[in-house]
Amino acid sequence: MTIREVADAAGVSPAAVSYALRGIQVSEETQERVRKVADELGYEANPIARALASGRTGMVGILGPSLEDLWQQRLVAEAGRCLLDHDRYALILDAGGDPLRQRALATQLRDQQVDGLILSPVDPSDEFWSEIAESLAVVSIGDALPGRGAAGEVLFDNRSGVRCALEHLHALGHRRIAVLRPPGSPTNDRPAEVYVGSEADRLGLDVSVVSAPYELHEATGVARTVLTADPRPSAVFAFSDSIAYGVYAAARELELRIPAELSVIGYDDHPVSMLLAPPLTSFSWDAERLVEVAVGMVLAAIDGQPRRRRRVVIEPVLRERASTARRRH
Amino acid sequence: MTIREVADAAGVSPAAVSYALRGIQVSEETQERVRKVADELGYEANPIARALASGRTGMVGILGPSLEDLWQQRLVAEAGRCLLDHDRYALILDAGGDPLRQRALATQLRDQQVDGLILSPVDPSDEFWSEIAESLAVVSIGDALPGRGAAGEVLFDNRSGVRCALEHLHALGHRRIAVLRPPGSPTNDRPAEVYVGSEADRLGLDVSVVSAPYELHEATGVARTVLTADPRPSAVFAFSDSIAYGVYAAARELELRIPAELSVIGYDDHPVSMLLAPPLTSFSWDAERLVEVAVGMVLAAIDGQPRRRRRVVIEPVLRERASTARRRH
DNA sequence: CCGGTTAAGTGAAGCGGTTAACAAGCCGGT
DNA sequence: ACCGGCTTGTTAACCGCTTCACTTAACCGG
Repeated sequence: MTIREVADAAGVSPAAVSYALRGIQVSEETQERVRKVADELGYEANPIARALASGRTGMVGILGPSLEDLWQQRLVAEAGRCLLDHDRYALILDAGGDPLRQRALATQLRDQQVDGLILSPVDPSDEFWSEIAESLAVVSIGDALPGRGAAGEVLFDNRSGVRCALEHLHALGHRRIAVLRPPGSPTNDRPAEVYVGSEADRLGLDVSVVSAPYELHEATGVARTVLTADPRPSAVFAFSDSIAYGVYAAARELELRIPAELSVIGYDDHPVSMLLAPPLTSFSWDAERLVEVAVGMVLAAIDGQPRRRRRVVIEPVLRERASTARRRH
Repeated sequence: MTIREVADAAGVSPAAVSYALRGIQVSEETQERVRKVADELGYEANPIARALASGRTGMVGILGPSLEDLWQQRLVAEAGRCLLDHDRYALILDAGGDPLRQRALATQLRDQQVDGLILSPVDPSDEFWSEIAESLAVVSIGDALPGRGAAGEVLFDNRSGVRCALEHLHALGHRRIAVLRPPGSPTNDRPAEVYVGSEADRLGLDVSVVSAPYELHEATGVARTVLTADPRPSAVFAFSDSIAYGVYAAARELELRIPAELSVIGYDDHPVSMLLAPPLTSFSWDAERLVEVAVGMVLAAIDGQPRRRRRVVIEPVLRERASTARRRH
């Protein structure tokens, strides 16, 4: 079923069909007639041919650092659905935590496939990303993109999250705290290293920052090491709920009771976090809104609409549950 | 950067470049020379043009019933990564639990986009799927596909899972059991309706089957209803861990202690299930192997290789943890 | 030395759309 | 009657790659 057959059936030229189906150039009545014929014939434009001719594929790439993370899985699933609602497909890739791979995949996507790109946090000092953003509609989720090319940014106020978490633990009497952050490029550590450092100084806390992978078993391993250190931290702040789950697993192995002997705070507030024993204290974002905003931004940029707000900052909300408690001697 | 420029630079025809880069038709030395030139120029074939000309996109669709389910999220993430390892992209869609939508999406994918399709269980009585399987490399995960066209099937031995779950509960003294199954088309209920029915008869159990969505809050609602029925079931078998989580949430609300007052068995054994309070008894599948097998089957079918084994049955393994216990009066 | 087979490479016609350039028809204005 | 401009529709040149049909040259046994 090609455009030519429709054209013959409708008694017009292929070009007219092309125009008519997109509602431009030709008269209302021709549009109507062509549409009817196309319907009857069950014709639908071949997206591949369309992409080749027009240079637009209708696909949006979603490139996250690692789909091991439950929250990112959720975000991505949500984004896929949201894009589908707008008649676009999501091409979902993940870099498996490797920044180089992330760059390579982004290049592939740009050069040849997608109209837009939704990125999870990338190394903000890497000029590469500003180039990507110049040549493509890029929306960044989490952190700002270097340069001025970004079509949009949905930022997490990590500074506020960090402050809030540490203040919370401080108020509960904790002084020795371990922070587990996801792996990433060394320069992408602002929240973990800088915010944490300055807040710790301000509050007079003894904080150590350790990198931990998202994957449950590996995270458990790291947590085990952290929790068997001497002296042992009385509280752990994990920069992702997935990592916090690893802390739970390690605590169970070591027979450390949460929160009596160990306080834990997560980050992201995945739905199942409230079901753990004890329910995990975590920071919650409005994930649906977040995704909608991000998707809206890419689509607007793809369609060349100027956007009023190119930057949205999302505030974390501390969901205080039962995994944190006053420190005991 | 087009094939023509490479051809000029290498002093051959565009056709020769096309052949050379795919390692066919032209001599070794020409291949080598062209490859070198292409590398220097940083050329990579445009997949869109290639797709249009060759009729193959290099993409594999993954179509699941609902990405609300954590386990499916995980499967899909895994499959995406696995495909990427084979230089193919995954186009991930979910039907949101609607069989009609699932058909519509499958049609779209087939007509115009993908070379292969990985499907989660579909209505096996629907001839539509056998047509799809005729015209495309389709691998079904979970249930068999109607017709003989499937390129592969990775089946879950649900019958054995159901039997094992009910026997386990029976042995613990439970007689009144609620089974929560995911929503689906009425004819896709074999495991839930048929297996459960016959096993229940055999064991002399009083079993009621209820449909429950994957989404945590909605599942909680259904579970609440089930758990406030009179008489109340002493055990629940949920056909997905995600749904079991809803049971946990409802039990907590109703202050029913698990497993003292309520036994719960899940299905799929998601990694976090062992972290719940109490750790969830569930059925585990070898997810990585499952995905690898499925992906291998599509790729083989796409490349037209005859496959020895077109059907693999995966046995569930009961992971007995702390959410089931002997029934007390 | 010759017809026949094979290997290597070329040319050009697509794949199924989009879009720039252009033609035809119709209008009102001068 | 003529011209410019607007609307509607057509023609044909792509988009970048694949692949069929074909030419050319090398090779072979007899």
